[in-house]
Amino acid sequence: MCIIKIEMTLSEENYLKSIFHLEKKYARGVSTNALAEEMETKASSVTDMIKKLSEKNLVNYKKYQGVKLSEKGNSIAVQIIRKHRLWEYFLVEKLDFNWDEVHDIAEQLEHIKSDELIAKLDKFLDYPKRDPHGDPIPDAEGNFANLEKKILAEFNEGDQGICVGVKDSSAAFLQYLDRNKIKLGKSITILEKEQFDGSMILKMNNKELTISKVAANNIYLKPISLE
Amino acid sequence: MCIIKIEMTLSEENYLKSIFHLEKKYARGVSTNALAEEMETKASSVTDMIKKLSEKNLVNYKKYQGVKLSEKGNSIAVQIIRKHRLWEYFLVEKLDFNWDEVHDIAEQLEHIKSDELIAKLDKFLDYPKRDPHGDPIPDAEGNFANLEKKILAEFNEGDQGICVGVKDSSAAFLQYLDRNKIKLGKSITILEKEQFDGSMILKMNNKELTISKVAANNIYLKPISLE
DNA sequence: ACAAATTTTTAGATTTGTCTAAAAATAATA
DNA sequence: TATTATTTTTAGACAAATCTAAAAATTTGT
Ligand SMILES: [Mn+2]
Ligand SMILES: [Mn+2]
Ligand SMILES: [Mn+2]
Ligand SMILES: [Mn+2]
Repeated sequence: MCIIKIEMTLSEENYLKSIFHLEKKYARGVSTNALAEEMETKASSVTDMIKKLSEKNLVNYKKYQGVKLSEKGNSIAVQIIRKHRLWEYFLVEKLDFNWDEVHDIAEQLEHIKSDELIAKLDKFLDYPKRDPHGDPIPDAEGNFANLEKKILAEFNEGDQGICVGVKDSSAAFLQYLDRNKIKLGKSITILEKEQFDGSMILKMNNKELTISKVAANNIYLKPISLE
Repeated sequence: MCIIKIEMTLSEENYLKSIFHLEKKYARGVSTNALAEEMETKASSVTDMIKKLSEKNLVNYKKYQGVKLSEKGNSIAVQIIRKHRLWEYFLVEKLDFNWDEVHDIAEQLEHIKSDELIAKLDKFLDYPKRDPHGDPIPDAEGNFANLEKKILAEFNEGDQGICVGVKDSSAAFLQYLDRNKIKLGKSITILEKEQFDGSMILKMNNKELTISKVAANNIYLKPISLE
């Protein structure tokens, strides 16, 4: 219900977005150092920015206690994520980019300021629910449609699922998936799970494929109940 | 043939673009004040920036003599204009914006850095030659396809032409054109030209329409020879 | 050509976001 | 608990882009 638009710099927006993502991991408050690492900057710069965001009531901050997003800060962060993911979807679906090429461009596009633009883009794309990496695209009100998904590494022999997302969306990992023909939507059955190193033998595309635990830890499947 | 990419700030890019546009009017060099007015800033700020651009060999500058773009500066300016106009075309043709709503958004989008993005956008749009205001979109090599066009005010009674562009693309003027059903592509015949104030009576859409000299000075027609 | 008006440049200050180095607070360990 | 190690904050500096006020150069008008 906040009609008043707050002037946000590119830097402030990126901080809010990083805090949002880190809150998933550090529920009791995001530490200065964690944020510094995520933002690839120095802790002192983070402290400066946190003070500024706190001044604007976008985060709750007490010295030495880490930060959490305020309600307002959270809703701004969600809108930036919405823009990021809509642009990623556009780049892949309309401009024919590969899923490993879109992140850096979306990092720029997410800061374009125009509500009308994002509303019209959303309509043009026919209101997509997930970005090219399987991440949910929040709607205009900031609601995430969350799909049931589990990390592949946690599945057991005989389990089956559909690939619905990736945890690591680095170009290197996405290219690895491409080389192994692993795509969103593919049906995967776990044939074997090696106790020694956690590697897995999968059946996909009617072929067998072995992947490491590291890889399995970065792929999300939607479980299929086999009756 | 310049493979080396120069790091350009948003501000530098906007200066180059403004100099490019002003060079049309001030062929012997763009004055500090003209640039200050165009950029809506102070002359002293302009001097500072000109020195910086000159340092980078993007403009030729001698104190008190005004600036001209260097070859490199010109080609960067053209690429920014290309981006601006391609995005405007996208916004109107794909996202369904009206032609009076796109300029400010394109002002932001033109600074997104990715050659691949603009190449793919161009392809997606099927290599458009003109933006929604009739201005030419330079190709990847920076070549403008220039269409024959003349200011409506310079036409005479009996002359005929097709509306191909606007000189003023302010929202106010574009909305005036909308209200009077004047669109690109429309065929226009000059029925009368009032000597007293330069106003014109036009035939368009099989109806008569009177427009002021001010308006006629901001509309481009491609002349049709009547044999 | 000379004084007046205008344009342009310089000098110095400000804001934003960053940095390094040092101090202060907190956490870990013996 | 006392000492050490780590984290976080402060203090001070810097680069980019802007500003105001004043000085210098150029142009205009008589
Ligand atoms: Mn991304
Ligand atoms: Mn993504
Ligand atoms: Mn425009
Ligand atoms: Mn235009």
